[in-house]
Amino acid sequence: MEKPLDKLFDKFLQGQAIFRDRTALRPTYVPESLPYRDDQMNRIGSILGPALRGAPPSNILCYGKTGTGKTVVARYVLDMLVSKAKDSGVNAPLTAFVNCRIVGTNYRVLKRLCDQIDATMPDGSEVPFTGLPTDEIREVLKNKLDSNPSILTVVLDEVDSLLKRDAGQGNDILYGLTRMNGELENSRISIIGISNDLTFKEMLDPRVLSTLGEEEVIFSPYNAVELKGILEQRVALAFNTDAIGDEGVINLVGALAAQEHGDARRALDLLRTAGELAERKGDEKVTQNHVREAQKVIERDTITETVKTLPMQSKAVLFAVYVLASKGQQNIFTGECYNVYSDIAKSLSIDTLTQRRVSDLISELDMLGLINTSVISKGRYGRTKRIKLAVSKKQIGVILDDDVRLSNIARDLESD
DNA sequence: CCTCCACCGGAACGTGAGGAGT
DNA sequence: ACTCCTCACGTTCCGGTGGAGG
Repeated sequence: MEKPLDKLFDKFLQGQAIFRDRTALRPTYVPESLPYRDDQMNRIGSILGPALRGAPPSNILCYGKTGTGKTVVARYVLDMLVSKAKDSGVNAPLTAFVNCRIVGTNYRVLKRLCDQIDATMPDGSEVPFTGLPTDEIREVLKNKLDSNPSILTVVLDEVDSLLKRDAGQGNDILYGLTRMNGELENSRISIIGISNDLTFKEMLDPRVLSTLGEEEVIFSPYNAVELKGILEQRVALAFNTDAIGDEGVINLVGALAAQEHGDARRALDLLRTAGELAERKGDEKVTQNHVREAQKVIERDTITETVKTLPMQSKAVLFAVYVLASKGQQNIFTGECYNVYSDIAKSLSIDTLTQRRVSDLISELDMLGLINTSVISKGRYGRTKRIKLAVSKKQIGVILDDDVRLSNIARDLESD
């Protein structure tokens, strides 16, 4: 008699595994070569080149949508720069890499920089998370840099998110960093700013722009052919021979990602998920069906994830929109939404926020892509936001139902 | 053409958590 | 124990506004 998992495990034993090395599909993976990005690499390389001779390179701004290879190119070039310096016995430039979307604030950006170049407090301890005046950290960083003549190249990934937070705050950080050069005796800082917002420049303080935007490098989206090329390169690394059903699989992944503005990260993610689906099902090859299914899985997962991690107040607001939408309302306006929200907040016994705040929460939900809003005028009847659910009612319902408190309210509302 | 609604969205400020130094 | 930081999250106040209806 056959035991349940026999077949599945047999496949692993027989070496029919689908993946050879799935890390090659991860977004942080830096491959040996970066196809279709020669121009950008050469540009950045020639700008940073002087660092090898101890001369400060110009600052660079890189633009391009998500998944166009900005980050990986920056990493690649810096890696090459450092290893070249080591090979030729030159004083290697310092490098630091900060993702501004995750790090976020002036203080924390400085802390990250300090950590990455081993700058420490005067007593030798690590710079603390918080608590110190920001100026003090600047000093720590400056002292470290000045203690040893060096060139620090800082990559600020997703710089635009700094500016979107608090007006002024982000500019302060960038201004502070660019200005630091004037205060340093022996060392220089050069900045590579990476932005996926093309309008980023407009938000930038002119003083910052003039120094930060000395050089600009544009990353255009990959087209379907280029995506295919990239996928083929990675497939060879990540999958076992013959694990991919037919050429149609790669073409499909390329085509789907090309629709998503040529996002290579998304393409790789899709491919990896498709592979995992095939693996889990015990199939020998990845087929186009796996790819299509993977697309759905990814979409569902990201929505589920964002909704689940929402703060309670935002959930309540989203829930209010969901309730109104379930009643068959096509157009939901801020006022009604706020009324429903107030009831929900009361039932949940959480604080009822002001309409001003709720209005902001609605905008946040919009940015997360869970709802669509547009400001419209109803003439005599005022100006307001028109709100629509951007995802299916069913899906939101299922996820919100997971929250016991909300599902109880849903039942109450139904019995009305 | 003008009015005036119902909100938008900027600005300034308050609170309290989390942490450091003294 | 007390002062001094940053920062997330809210509140209060208020000037601004597109367009239906008079």
